[in-house]
Amino acid sequence: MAGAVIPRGAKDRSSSASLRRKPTINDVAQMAGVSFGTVSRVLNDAPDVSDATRQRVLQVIKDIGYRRNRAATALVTSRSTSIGILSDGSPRFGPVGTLMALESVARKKGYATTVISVDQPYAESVQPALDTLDDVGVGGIIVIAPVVDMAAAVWKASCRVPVEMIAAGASSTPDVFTYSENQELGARLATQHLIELGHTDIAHIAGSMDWFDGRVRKRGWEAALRDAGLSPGLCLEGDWSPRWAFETGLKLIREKKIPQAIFAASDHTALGLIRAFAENGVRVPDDVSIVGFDDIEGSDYFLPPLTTVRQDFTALALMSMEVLIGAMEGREVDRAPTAPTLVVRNSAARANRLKKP
Amino acid sequence: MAGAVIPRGAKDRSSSASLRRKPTINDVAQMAGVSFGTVSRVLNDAPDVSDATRQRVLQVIKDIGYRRNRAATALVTSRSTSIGILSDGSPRFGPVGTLMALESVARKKGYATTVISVDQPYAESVQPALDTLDDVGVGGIIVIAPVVDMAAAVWKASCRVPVEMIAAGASSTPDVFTYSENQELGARLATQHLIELGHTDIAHIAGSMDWFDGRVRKRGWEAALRDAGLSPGLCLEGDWSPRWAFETGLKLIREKKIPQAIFAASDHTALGLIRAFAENGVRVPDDVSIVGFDDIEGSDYFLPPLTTVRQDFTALALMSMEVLIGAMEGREVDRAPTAPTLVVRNSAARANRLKKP
DNA sequence: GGATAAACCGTAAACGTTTACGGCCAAAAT
DNA sequence: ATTTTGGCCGTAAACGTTTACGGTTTATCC
Repeated sequence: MAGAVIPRGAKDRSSSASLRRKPTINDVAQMAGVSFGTVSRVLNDAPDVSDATRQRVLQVIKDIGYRRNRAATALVTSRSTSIGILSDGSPRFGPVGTLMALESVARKKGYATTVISVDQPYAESVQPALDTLDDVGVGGIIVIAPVVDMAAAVWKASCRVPVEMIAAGASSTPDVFTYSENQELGARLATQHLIELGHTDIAHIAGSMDWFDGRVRKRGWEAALRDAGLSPGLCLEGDWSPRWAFETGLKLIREKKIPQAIFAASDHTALGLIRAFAENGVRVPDDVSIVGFDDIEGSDYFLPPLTTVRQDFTALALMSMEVLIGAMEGREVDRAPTAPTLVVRNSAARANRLKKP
Repeated sequence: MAGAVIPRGAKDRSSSASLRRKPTINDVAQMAGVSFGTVSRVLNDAPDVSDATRQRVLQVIKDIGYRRNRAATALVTSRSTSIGILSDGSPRFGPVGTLMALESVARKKGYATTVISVDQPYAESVQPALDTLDDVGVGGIIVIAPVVDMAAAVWKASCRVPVEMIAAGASSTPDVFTYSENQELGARLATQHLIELGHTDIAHIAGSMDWFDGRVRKRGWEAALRDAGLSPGLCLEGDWSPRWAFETGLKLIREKKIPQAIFAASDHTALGLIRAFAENGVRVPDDVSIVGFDDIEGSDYFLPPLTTVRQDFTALALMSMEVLIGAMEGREVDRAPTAPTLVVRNSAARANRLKKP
């Protein structure tokens, strides 16, 4: 069954067909009996207009439903009231989460967001994307750069408007300010939790080292172990997918290298691991403790419910928006990175002293 | 540790400080030794310009990195090369999936997308959002309206530019064309699969009836049952969350009303159900068969891997973009709804005749 | 060889704003 | 009574394009 074809135009604002054209500043001026200059002044609430006329103009504006034409404004001021977001196309948890949060806080601050995502190879795709964003009139750009190749392309690119990058653990350059959640801390939290549970043989089933997130989570795991005087355990680097984690779990079982505890780089990784273990009779958390990272929806209903680390995307978005808007207005803003929190559930248990002699 | 404050301006295009201003059509004209009119013609590849000068102009454009000022173009043509997306703020699987897909195909078609999301109460938030999108200069708007209140607000609203809605199973009005994936078919597929497996007692643990998706999936389940001559089984309506599904599962167990098979309205719903069952010794799929809907990432690594229904967001986005762009250009486009597919894994098994006497 | 057409190109006006400047008028100061 | 001040407001120019129109050339035809 095909969708019905209905002839349709744009929805009309005025029920009468008369006033199709959008009202302009001149229409307002005429109806209020002032010049367009005065209208412009009240729009930008500039001084030099008496309260009486101001009220009158405001009233007319409301009556006829006047709205400022942003293209015209942008043309003459070359200022903008929208901000651009450049993202990679990946539908992964972190990037999507920050994207949504970013849109939300931008809206609350009165900015529209136009988003563009780029594909590999980034070296070729990011400069044009930045340009498009510029063309479209954004006042500043936030790029969500989870993978390091993308960040490299951003560093190399040029752009007229301020650019800020969200990239875990990457450092700022004079050109592009970089901001992120303190994921290394998150990884430490996860690992420390395992340590406090009495584990000493703590492996890391890592994410991709092509991602900042992968690198920095691994670094946190290492640091926590080092700080506790423990020798680093097994570390296998993957691609975030449950599938890879599943196969890795199988391999661990086959080679009888199952560690006491595992810090998984993401909840999806943990999921694959858990299935591999469950299907082969190794129990979580009785035989092996696992903690994940992300707190994806449903991770509290895994079998067992997953102990994991939650990032605060809203806070992250808020902070980075503030520094970007600051940069757009020529201010300098100083912000501390936001901190993730550990959420304890049932996938990690106290070490069983009897298990490993 | 606070983020370092680095004084920074916009990244500069020209290494020399001389040419900060963006080049205009006049600059190009001058360097190419033609008038700006000619440059405009080659930009819009209009006729009436010789190949020789065309090449020359093109070369200059490339050399000095000229890019058209969209604000100016929009101002005079009142046409636009960006499209607006209105979404609800919910980070749920369906809306986010279509959002990402929409952005991707828009980009490939040469449109930038500016997205705005709205919160409840929709009656108050959608008209302003539509207006903002209009102000910002979009040529058309696609609204992702999973919940019916939002769709109602859209129907009530007015807008100068064409509006298209993605809402499962809702029908078009003269003003707003509505398009969607055929989710009812998806639900039928899921239910039929259970029927073919020999089940006759098939319940539906539904989503929210405030959502089109919830309604239409339920309708598909009913229809499949009816077509097979089976009496409708138990139907419990929830809110998509694993938590609610978990508690519902517990209740089923407590009241000893566990059905032979369950069509769960979403994978997250299935997840909650599975945990409730697993923790109480009822085995999936041995004791109860479950099929989900969505094919979220990781559902192939649930315990057991979930049989579910996958939507084709990319096809959906492609189709709906084509009808929107058609409407923007005054054409009428006819499109068939896209069809979801069943993906069979291990959570539904053949009915066990011996179990229920 | 002149007229006509075709091909190419320049010019002016317009799009809806903002901004700098200047003018008018009442009130205050001289 | 004249000048000064300051509050309020109008005007013109500019932002970077597109589009309609008109003007040159050059080629084509009789």
